[in-house]
Amino acid sequence: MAAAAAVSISTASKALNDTGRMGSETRERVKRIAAEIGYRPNALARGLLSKRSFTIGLLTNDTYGRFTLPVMAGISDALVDHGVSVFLCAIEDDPALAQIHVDAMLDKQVDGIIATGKRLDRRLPVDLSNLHVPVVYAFTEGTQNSVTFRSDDEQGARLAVEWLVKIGRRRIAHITGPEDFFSVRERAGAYHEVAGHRQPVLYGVWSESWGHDAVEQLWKRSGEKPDALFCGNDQIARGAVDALRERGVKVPQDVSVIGFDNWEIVAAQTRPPLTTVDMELKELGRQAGLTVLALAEGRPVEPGVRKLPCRLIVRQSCGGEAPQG
Amino acid sequence: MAAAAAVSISTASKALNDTGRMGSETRERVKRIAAEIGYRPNALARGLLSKRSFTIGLLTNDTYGRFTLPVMAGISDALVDHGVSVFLCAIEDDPALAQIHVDAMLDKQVDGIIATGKRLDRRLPVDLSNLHVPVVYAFTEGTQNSVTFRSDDEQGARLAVEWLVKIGRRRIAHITGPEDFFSVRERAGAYHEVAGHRQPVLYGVWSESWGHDAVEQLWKRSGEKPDALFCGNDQIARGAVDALRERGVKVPQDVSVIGFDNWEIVAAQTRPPLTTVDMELKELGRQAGLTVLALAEGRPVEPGVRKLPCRLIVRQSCGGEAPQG
DNA sequence: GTCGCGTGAGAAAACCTTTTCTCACTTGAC
DNA sequence: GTCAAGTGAGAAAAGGTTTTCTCACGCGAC
Repeated sequence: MAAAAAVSISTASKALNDTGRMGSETRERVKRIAAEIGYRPNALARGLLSKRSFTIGLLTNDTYGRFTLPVMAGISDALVDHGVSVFLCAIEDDPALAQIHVDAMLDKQVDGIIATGKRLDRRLPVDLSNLHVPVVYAFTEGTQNSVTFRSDDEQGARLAVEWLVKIGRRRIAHITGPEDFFSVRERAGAYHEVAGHRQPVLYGVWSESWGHDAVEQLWKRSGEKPDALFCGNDQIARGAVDALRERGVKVPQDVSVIGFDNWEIVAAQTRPPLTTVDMELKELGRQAGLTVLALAEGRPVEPGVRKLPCRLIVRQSCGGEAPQG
Repeated sequence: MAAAAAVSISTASKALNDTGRMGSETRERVKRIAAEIGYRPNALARGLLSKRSFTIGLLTNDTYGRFTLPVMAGISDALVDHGVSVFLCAIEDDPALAQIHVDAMLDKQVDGIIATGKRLDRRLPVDLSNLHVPVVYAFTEGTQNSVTFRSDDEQGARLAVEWLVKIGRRRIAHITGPEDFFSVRERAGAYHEVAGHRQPVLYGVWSESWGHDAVEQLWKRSGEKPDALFCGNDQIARGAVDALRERGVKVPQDVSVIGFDNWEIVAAQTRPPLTTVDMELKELGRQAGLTVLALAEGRPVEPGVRKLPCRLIVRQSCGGEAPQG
């Protein structure tokens, strides 16, 4: 302990924390010596007393990290300068494993828990509703009276379709994922509102091959072909672009293609690189982090669902200009 | 505290830990009551005394999680039933941020640190050599006398090229990443040994477009074309497959293509799905986790570099049979 | 009947901080 | 010169657990 090195005992604490009464000379001397010997207080001991461990748990159900990593980056970013560290626990859809991780986190006195998933309309396979620590949900369904952060898929879809309209496209088709996903229905709804209710929606799965197949289906139909495709994610968009190229249809000259997710490794590697909708997951993580911190500190937080706006990322798969913004 | 609920004070501790002397009746009663009230000991208090926090830190420099996530999964998998939780700290190549995270971890009395990167021949931008906690390196360059886990790229490359030879390919080209990567040179060396020293190696970057371009280069050359491509990663392989398809060259009938990494989202979505080399990163993580735990518990661990064997994942981009294994 | 030993269970210290309380000493005022 | 107020710094408690030590009691043996 620094006390021994310097002179006194608990005076050191007061010196280092700028609390208590003492001579400024003593205070400075203690601080200097502490710095010299590289003294760092034991966070365990501190946490034991203060009931704050400066630790939170991130529970995730997303194996590939498609959503977790950006969210995690945002959380970490927001909390690192508050001295908070993050336990990452991947639960792989296993309720028993989830419970083990939750118990371990609680044992370690986390100040709060952030639960993330890979879809908005599914709960994690573990009940977090009656914990004695605050829980914030991000990109997964929360419980009554909880705080939940999610992307505004409706606004994101609107952004995409409006962009297609703005650059002059009129026959816009929507190739998307399974209809039982809430976000799929939300995006499809917004799409219909902007593009018109008679425009076709093709529901399928979240894969490139589905994007490929869907284009086959569309182009086999009689009548006018679409001049734009709004795809439910970047993988579908990529499959669609590939199918179009194979058919000799030029992207973006003949058909504009727009994706969703801005998953860089897919969107940026597609030829041409995909214009797409970014869900701002890092910002979502940041806000979730700050919120769980606020709750941990007892500050009041309005419960409810917070929808964060999406952002359009313009690359080359649509043609058109970069947006004015 | 359970003590109050039951009867005694520190007797509870002995009962729950099966230590000390006491009547078996008392012991059972305390255990039963503890279970009833859902008592769980405070890990902070326990850690304060035992000098073991049952917590380790994972320091990563890999933004996209390509390597970190599987490694993390392995670590977590190995340590969860030892009651150890993992702090994930992404340092984004920023030395200052790295230092902050390391300090935070040390303050929180982590039992050890695992450092991971995205290439074998680079160090993390922070010095971990003189910490008072054990450090294990995984997929990044370690320090003198440290324990480092890495994949055996030479063996992996050999696996790939031998497979191509086995299925009858003779004119095997190697399209790979930048030559300054140690693993690139290692793989190229193994490739030359198996395929022959006059076979061409094309060094480039880790992108699909490079794979695409490289095929263009190869097919523009005069003389016989390759009948197989050994690619430095799955992205390059995917670009190569795309380029071949555009040229009307059939994969795998005319040309076998093999990748490296087994990055599912790339390898499995390619048409045809890629045969590739898996670096067994999860196993690597598991071993790193167990090793840091052993070091934390004072068990002796031989320092040095441990190369873990890669595994061939046979899909459809090469033709041939599934391996006998 | 007394001594000793074994057994069950509680008391106390330790882990490292922070915070509150107390005490001694100085200084200023009357 | 005495008293009050103020100032600097150490003592002590608290936080929850584990571990070691101590104590009281009962029983068997002489």
